[in-house]
Amino acid sequence: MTLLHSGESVRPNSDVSDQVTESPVDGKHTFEEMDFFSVEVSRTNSTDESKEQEMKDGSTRIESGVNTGLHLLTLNSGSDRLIIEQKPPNTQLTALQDDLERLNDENQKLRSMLEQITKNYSALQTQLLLAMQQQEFENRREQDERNGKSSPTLCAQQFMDPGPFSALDINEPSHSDDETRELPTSPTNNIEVMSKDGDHDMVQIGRKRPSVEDGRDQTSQSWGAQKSPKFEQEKSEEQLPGFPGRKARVSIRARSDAPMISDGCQWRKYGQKIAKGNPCPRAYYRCTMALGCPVRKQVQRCSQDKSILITTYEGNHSHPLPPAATAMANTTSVAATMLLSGSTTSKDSLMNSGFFPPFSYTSTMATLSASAPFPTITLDLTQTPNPMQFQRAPPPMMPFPVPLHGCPQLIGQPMFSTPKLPLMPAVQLGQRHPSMVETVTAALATDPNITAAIAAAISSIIGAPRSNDGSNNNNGGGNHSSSGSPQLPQSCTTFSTK
DNA sequence: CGTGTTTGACCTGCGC
DNA sequence: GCGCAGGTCAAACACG
Repeated sequence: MTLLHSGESVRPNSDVSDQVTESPVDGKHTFEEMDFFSVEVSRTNSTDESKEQEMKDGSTRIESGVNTGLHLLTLNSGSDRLIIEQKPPNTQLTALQDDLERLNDENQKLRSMLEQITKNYSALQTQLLLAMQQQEFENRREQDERNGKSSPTLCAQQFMDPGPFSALDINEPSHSDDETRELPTSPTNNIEVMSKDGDHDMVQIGRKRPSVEDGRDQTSQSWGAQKSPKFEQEKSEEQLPGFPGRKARVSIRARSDAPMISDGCQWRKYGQKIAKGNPCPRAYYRCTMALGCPVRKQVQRCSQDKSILITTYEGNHSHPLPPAATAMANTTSVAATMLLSGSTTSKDSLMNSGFFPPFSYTSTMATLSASAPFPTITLDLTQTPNPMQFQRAPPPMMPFPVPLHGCPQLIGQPMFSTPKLPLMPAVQLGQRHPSMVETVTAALATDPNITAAIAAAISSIIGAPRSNDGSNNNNGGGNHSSSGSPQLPQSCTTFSTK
């Protein structure tokens, strides 16, 4: 906060100003730093009441409107200054002290106002986020009903649901990224393709059946939409404004000795690959909770720390989810939403600027990778964030909290606080109030159970998964599950691949 | 026998 | 155009 600098011009000497910078935030007016003028202070105290009355009047004016700072100049310049100059030295000192006191008071008021505005802004942003998700869910339901499709196959709690942001375009990157310029298919084209397919439901691409031009055998209809990456990219609703033909991904890093984290879903392994730069094989899984569910995930151990399991989710579930999976879905959905709501340019620029160091699980809890083939948000649950970490995080480019649109990075922000707790406040407070908020969020983030429970609770509040409880039964038909919750029945287990 | 896993081959996108 | 790397397929295999 540099507001106090506004008062430096009237400070009688720089030594004093240095001490004044630590002005009380709690409203007390302690001026120990003015010992230099102890005599005058004691004398001024006698007139404090009258002065305070003036200040109160001034503060009333301030609170009645936004103090833009010009008011300060008005007060400090002009007639006041002339009066000061005509007074005797002692009186002049007193006047200066009064000015200083008044400025401090104004600074405190400005601070409180700024904090209040920040809080309001953050609350509004969070509400907007939730409202968009809910609206998207409603839209999907309406479209389902219109198309005569069985709505139970949809679930609002889905992984990475960029739909609302793509549709509403609230954050259409204003940049001229290379990726945008190289855009082979415009969003309009995507819509046309999808309309041609006879399925105008843009948000249900994952359930699409392969079209004729796909040229693929439709006996594998369950994965037909994924058989051709190109096909999928052209029609996926998860395409991002700044990432044509690309999906958002949410990558979760967690310490686990298990081969795969239990996220409540059921997965079937369909491939394994040794990725370059990592001796640990990367396993590819598909969701098997519903026929044709397009959700996939990759599981890979960190090359640097084998105990860290990196799970990357991609796609939207096309079926209801059990509560456990819903919690995870909510979490990843909001994380992806945060990712998608940002400008890729800012991401890149910030990354390149060094503001965000190269990916390092020890430095951040949530990082974004916009330069990757897929925009990916990495949520690191492997560390216990140190509150000091937030203080150390230098915000040279952002002296003020930056709106999410402008800087979507969840710096030091545990993912799980995003959908439930006031999101932006957590991010901002992480830099400005590095105490309780970080402590709480850190505690939450380090316990997936707590975060999942919070996610589930919030999801129930925002009213999405109506059919979750029943969905378990609807989807029933349990079988061997590679990772699913044991209590979960499973309905769609037959695959046409054989 | 049904289902899931393994694994080599294949496809696709991207950089040079 | 070529090579590389990521991603996917599908036959072979394992398991209950």
